[in-house]
Amino acid sequence: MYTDNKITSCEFCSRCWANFKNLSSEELELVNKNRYEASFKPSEIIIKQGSPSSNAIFLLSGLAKVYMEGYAGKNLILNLAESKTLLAGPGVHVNSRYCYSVAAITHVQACFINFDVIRQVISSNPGFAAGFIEDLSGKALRLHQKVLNLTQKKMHGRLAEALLYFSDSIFHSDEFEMVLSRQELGEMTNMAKESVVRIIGEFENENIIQATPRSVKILDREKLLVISEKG
Amino acid sequence: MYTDNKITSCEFCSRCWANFKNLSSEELELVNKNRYEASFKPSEIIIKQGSPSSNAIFLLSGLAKVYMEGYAGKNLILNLAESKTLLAGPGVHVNSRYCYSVAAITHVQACFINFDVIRQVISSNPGFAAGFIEDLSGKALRLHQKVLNLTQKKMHGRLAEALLYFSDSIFHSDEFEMVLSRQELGEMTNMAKESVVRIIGEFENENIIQATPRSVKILDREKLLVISEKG
DNA sequence: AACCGAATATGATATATGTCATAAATACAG
DNA sequence: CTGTATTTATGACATATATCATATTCGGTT
Repeated sequence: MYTDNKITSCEFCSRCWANFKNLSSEELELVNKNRYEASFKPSEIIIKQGSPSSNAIFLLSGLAKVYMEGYAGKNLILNLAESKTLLAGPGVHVNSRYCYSVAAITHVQACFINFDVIRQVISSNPGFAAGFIEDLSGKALRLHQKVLNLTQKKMHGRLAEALLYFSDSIFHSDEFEMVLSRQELGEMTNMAKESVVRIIGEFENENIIQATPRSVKILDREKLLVISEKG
Repeated sequence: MYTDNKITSCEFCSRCWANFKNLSSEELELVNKNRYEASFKPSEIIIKQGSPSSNAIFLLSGLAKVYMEGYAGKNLILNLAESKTLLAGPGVHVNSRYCYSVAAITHVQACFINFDVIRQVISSNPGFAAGFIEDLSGKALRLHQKVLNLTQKKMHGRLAEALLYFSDSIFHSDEFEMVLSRQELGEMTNMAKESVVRIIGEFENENIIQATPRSVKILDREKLLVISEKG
């Protein structure tokens, strides 16, 4: 059972988007007044691709997967999102539609703030606007990198890279819980689930990792890095 | 021989970035004072991936290719850029590096404006900041779409989509000059140049297009659309 | 404990696509 | 005009990767 510690006010929230530090007390109060919290159980959908993007959504706790629904029902997982993350997607500023879906992996708490309020603060606070641009840019930059990974590396390189992503960016440890199924790992690296299984097996045989369906331990980070870079 | 009509002032420039319409006369003057024009011959590099991104670069005339230099010297052409386009890339706001390269296809005129000036105007003019966010977002959105295209469609679909891109977004005609070589078309659709040649041949046999090495005419747009969508 | 559906694992096979070799066409410099 | 380099075109072959079939393990439920 989860006890979602409700946030009393944005002003004292330690789990909000880093860019909120650029706001004045009055601006924070404005945001706070237009704030709605919600929590999600594992596998519940937080954002649905294509739906109108009226709210900026901030993850307060938990882990979620960000994915695009592609052709013939095939998904592409772009990344995982954790607390302090703004979820919205570039569609917001173009056609007011979410361009990707987000689903909870663990229990997730999220904060919804209407985009009109966000836009208002953007236009009154240049520092916040700059922070917003940085956030957008950082995500775009990572996507540029991901395109290269997906198009130019072979399966082994893509999977190695995914494992390093979990280790470095999400769990900050060589040993971590594997929160995605083999199927989802495939959706993340653009390959069939059978190929994921096979290559994980190969990595185990070569003593690069130690894996169970729900856990991974990186034994030889050097080798994994080489595989990831050499494609 | 080209006669590059020099721009006398930003205020009366008809070939600049649309977002400049949000600037006041004083702001335009500031921009105008910190402006440098340059022109490029076909195949010359306008932006080099990885180099420090000190300037925002605006295309005034001509056509250029935007591409990432990937692993093992393999390029990925992201899109073509024409006049009124801001070239900079998200790296500018993250690590001050260009995350892609840009090379002239035709003769190109460009305007260089130091990013300090742009940032100054962003922070003093909310409308301009919003326009900037829109530009960034639009590019990110198209990249999201491109990832799906490249990862989930087969060769025929990707090539069909590229041909439609030229027709719809660049030349606005069913008949257009093919400004890229077969090799470059491959870099754009992530396939070998031989495959490009073969599939263009198939499209010709099926009377979908009529092609020479330097020109394309779309004969059956419907079929091309279906191929592009069905992957 | 026994069952059931789902996820994982493994092998056989099919297919898309790249690579290599070579010929034909084209652009181009002298 | 002529020879040379580059691009385009085509065929034979190699390989990465998906698909399909089937076994096995696992998590949860009665």
